[in-house]
Amino acid sequence: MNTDPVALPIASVERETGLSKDTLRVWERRYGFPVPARDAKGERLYPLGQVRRLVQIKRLIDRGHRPGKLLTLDEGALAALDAPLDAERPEISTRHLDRWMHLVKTHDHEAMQALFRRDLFRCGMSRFVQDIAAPLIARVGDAWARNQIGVFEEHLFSQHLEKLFRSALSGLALNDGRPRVLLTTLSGEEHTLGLLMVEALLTVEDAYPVLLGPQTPVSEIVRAALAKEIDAVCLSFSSAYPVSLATQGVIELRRSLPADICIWAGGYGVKSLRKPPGGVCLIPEFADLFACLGAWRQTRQTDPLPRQGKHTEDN
Amino acid sequence: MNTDPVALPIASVERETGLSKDTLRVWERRYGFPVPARDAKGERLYPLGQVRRLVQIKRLIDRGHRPGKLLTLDEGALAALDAPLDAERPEISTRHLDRWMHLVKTHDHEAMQALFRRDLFRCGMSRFVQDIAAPLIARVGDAWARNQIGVFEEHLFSQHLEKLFRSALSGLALNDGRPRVLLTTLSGEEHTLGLLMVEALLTVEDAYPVLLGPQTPVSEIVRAALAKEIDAVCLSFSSAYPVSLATQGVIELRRSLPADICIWAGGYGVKSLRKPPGGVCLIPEFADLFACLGAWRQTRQTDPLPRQGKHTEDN
DNA sequence: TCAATACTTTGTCCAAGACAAAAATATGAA
DNA sequence: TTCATATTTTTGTCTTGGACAAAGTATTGA
Repeated sequence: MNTDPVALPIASVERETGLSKDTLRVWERRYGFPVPARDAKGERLYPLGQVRRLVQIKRLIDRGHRPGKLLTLDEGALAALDAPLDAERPEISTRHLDRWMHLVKTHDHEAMQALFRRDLFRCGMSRFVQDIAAPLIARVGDAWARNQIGVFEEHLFSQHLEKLFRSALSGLALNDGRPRVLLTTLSGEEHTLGLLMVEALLTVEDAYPVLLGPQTPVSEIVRAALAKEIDAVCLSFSSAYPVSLATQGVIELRRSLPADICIWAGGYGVKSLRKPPGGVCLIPEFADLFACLGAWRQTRQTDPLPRQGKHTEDN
Repeated sequence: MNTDPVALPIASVERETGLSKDTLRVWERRYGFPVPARDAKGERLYPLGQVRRLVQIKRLIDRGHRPGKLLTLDEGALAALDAPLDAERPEISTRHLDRWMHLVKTHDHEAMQALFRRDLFRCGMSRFVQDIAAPLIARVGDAWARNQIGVFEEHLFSQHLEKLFRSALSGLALNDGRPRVLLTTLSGEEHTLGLLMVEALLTVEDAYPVLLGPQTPVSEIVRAALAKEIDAVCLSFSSAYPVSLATQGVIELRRSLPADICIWAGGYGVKSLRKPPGGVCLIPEFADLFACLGAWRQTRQTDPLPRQGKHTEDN
């Protein structure tokens, strides 16, 4: 009686791919792909194959390709574009990540937990996040998108990673460092793992993170920032979050927030953004977080004049 | 200084209120509210006042009111609906809880964290959950529904409670106890705190909780239960979760799950259920969890034959 | 090489109609 | 009464094709 869905309605495809319903419909009209089947009601039903291809296309768009090109390509040409990235991606210990993926697929949570601890103590929080946790999350997300693992395996993995970070954090005393950074996501973005990783990094870097949890409306972020005397607001966007919503939300936040409070926007969701909205720092990789942190400390801890200013600002 | 936006485009309103663009447009067409202004392009611009009212309406809908009624009401009648939730709540040991609520309202998270720890060590996990955490969550939820506190205060409170439970749990070794209980919620139910509290209680009671996180589809719950050799599946329902969805989901789960795996359904969301669907235990209060646990152990811990008497070796 | 211009691509918005799932209400039986 | 079933209303999501501006690309001129 198990109902394996062979095709998804448009709302599900929107969620799975991060492409808006409008975009899906206009692509069909303009480029002739995707061409979903229709149910009795005349509504679109996207076969899983097309959904997978859409995910692949979305990934390529985020990497800088243009939709008009991609959508006219056939299966093979698409795969050809997908491959060369693998070569350039720094293959940090693929072997080790493979071992991890095996544990995820076999949902062996005891072994997972043990390996988490071992890896964390072996390479330290900062390297653990950048070299293991972040790429692993990406791979698990990928595997899920390709239907190689189920919801259950993904959930179990997330929960154990979350457990690890939280227990690591509970062992760290929080001293009154600077900057004070508010961590949250905009409404609609549910993923908390990114925030937890940032919290961990900030803690070991002697900053003062304030974790607000996911899905805070802009107006409430502003209230929180003022009440807790925040220096910077850090937002996290997963790859599924619509880019347009992200940029619009960030711009709105920038408008509503005092100019002396920085905005840092991170996560896979901002990788596709070429140029940041004015007054916002992009953090596509965790390494960039350290850059932001350093920049903030330099401008605030020394005098307020910007060092590398091109213009002679004081006349 | 910075131009305070006096009106928001439809995408922003979707993000802030959680109402889809389609819904916003169809409400305007059907009920005559909201009536946004238009920009030069003819696109909707929602004044902040209307956005606030939409947020209020959404909250009332989540509480069970119907859109058709709410949208024809004026300002005053709407506010009147926001108040009268008072009478029905039992007021337990209010003095201490009042102190708590004060911390929540002043969002003093350092003091919150400290008081959490103190209370937990003073009265032990089991009493802490039943006498402090659970009623406090109810009161905070209430206060939020009545607009006495904002999203920001509610988020901060939840995060710190979660942090507390997770750090307490990370200190407890998990031994191979029985029953093995799978903890999760059905799709649509996002709240994790209930699961964490159950995890804490089960751990101190020498059971073996497997936390799967929120929003698992029924079919995946079944997969997980079989793979992890689960004895009981425990679901949590917050008060916001529609009762009909809850019963339907539970019934479906009961159908798909082997008969020897128990189903325990807990949380505020099941309090209104008079009679449980066949083969399902209801846990409206945390105290009932202990009853379920005891019952399971009595039937299973002796040998597989349904023998009522205790073993002689104990006496 | 760089900046300003003109052209192309692309995502979002709009309108009004349609329909089924959910909720409320009515009806009948134990 | 209380429960189960049928009927009506409510309500959110999906449909179509057209329009438009912002972002991206190509072209031009210094």
